[in-house]
Amino acid sequence: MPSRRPTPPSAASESEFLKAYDPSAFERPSVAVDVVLLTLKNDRLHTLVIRRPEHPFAGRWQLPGAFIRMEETLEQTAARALRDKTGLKQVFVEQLYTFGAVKRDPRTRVLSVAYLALVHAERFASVSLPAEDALMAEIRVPWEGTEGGPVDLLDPLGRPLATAFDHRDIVGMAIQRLRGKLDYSALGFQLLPPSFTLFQLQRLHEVVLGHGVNKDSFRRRMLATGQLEATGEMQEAVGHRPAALYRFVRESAV
Amino acid sequence: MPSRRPTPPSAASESEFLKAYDPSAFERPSVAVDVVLLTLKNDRLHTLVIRRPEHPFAGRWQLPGAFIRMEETLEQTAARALRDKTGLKQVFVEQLYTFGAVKRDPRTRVLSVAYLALVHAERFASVSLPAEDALMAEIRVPWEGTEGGPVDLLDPLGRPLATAFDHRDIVGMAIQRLRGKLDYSALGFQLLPPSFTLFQLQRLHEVVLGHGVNKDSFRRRMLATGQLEATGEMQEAVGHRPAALYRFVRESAV
DNA sequence: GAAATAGTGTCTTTAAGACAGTATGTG
DNA sequence: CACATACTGTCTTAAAGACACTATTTC
Repeated sequence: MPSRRPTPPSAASESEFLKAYDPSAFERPSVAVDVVLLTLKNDRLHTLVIRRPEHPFAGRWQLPGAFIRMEETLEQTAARALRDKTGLKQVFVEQLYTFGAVKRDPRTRVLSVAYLALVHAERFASVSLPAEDALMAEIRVPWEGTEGGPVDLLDPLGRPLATAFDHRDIVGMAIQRLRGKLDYSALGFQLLPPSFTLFQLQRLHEVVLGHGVNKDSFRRRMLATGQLEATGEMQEAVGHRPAALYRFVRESAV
Repeated sequence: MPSRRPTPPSAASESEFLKAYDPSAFERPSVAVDVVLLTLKNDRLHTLVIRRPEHPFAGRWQLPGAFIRMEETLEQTAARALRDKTGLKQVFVEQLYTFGAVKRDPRTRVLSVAYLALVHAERFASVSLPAEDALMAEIRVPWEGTEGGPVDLLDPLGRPLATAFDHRDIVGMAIQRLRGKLDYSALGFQLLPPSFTLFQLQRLHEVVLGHGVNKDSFRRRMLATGQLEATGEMQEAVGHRPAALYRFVRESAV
């Protein structure tokens, strides 16, 4: 398709020209929404990937995604992509970053607005994935803290997966965001079932952050946030002293 | 322009259909990059706005922006928009958020990938803006902390400006980001000249955060970061004891 | 010397880390 | 009763806040 972008009369007047110009007359990029669906499984972070059936990157693995429709918001596109691949509805999603490298898709210019989605393991267990076409890939993070960068995705046997497009960078951005916001936001609770023990919460933090945390101060700090409320229930049949169960409650206003 | 998006044969097979479909066959949104150019003036945060000459929102004020070109990255579009409006080059920019409400532009579907840009006042002073068409609007933030939400933009006489599109939300997102990252990143130094006093740095933090900070611990904390290096110079002719000048240096690796 | 901010030293308060010791389930 | 983790209490250490006091410059 030839470019329909006209050449402005001069560089100096270009900004005036652009302001006056109807945006629909410019050649437009395609816009996709790609979703990093994270969950915790066997004390490891996993993300949903789909096998591409076709060129480009045929046979390689990509994040679930969809092209944006003219009548839906970006969040709705993200929700639709998730619903189509997993059947899940009402999943927590948050916008991550928009990837705009010129050649990131070899076919044509495609921007990707990436979203982070979080579900807890019990909820994800109800999803039946098409056996050959989709899997939960384990995430291996080759950097520390919130340094950022691409991550590795592993199949259930621990072998690296061949991935499509810049999707290893997108998952890397998801980990960077999750690590950065874990301490001061309620993001992490989305990865736990509705009721959980303090130790499960601590293990979640350790898995996400990639290092151990001090048990005593972690418990003190979490209980001091006012975000936790004892359910009154206890663990059962756990082979040791059972822990109290808590639920997450949004901080009450002053 | 009629929609070119074909109706898939059934909802169940839609995801298969989308995967196989060439993205260039879908109707595409327009994509603009809008830039929040922040600077510090008279101990207040200001952002560059441009008067719209035409419908929609004729006469109202908008952020500098440009439609993305097929051969340039998002960062390049942001840099071009800044260059066209101000002549500034080599400005620090960081992606903020992508705004995708369906009706945010009444003409057609336009996504806006918003960027945050930071320059220090001395540098911005060299810019000559077209008197009637552009101004630095003072930002008034009606919320605390990193709560977020739209902000108010004021003209030089302190009167509220009528703004276009969702640009008050975009500037709000810029403030939220700046407040959130000020403490643990080097973002703030972009708003100061190459050499500055600890008091100027403190004042910057207070202006951005919207509240006073403890002088003693602020000085201790800043000097302990290893990000500051004494230039050996002092302030001159300041009507009181002159302070030592520092420059920002990136933390050296361990 | 008055005004104004720079800079130092030290005490108090608070949060984090360390660690000892007791508690209570399952097998 | 052995084991494993839950939970409490207290001491130590590090950071933040408070505050008194001294230091320099311009006017």
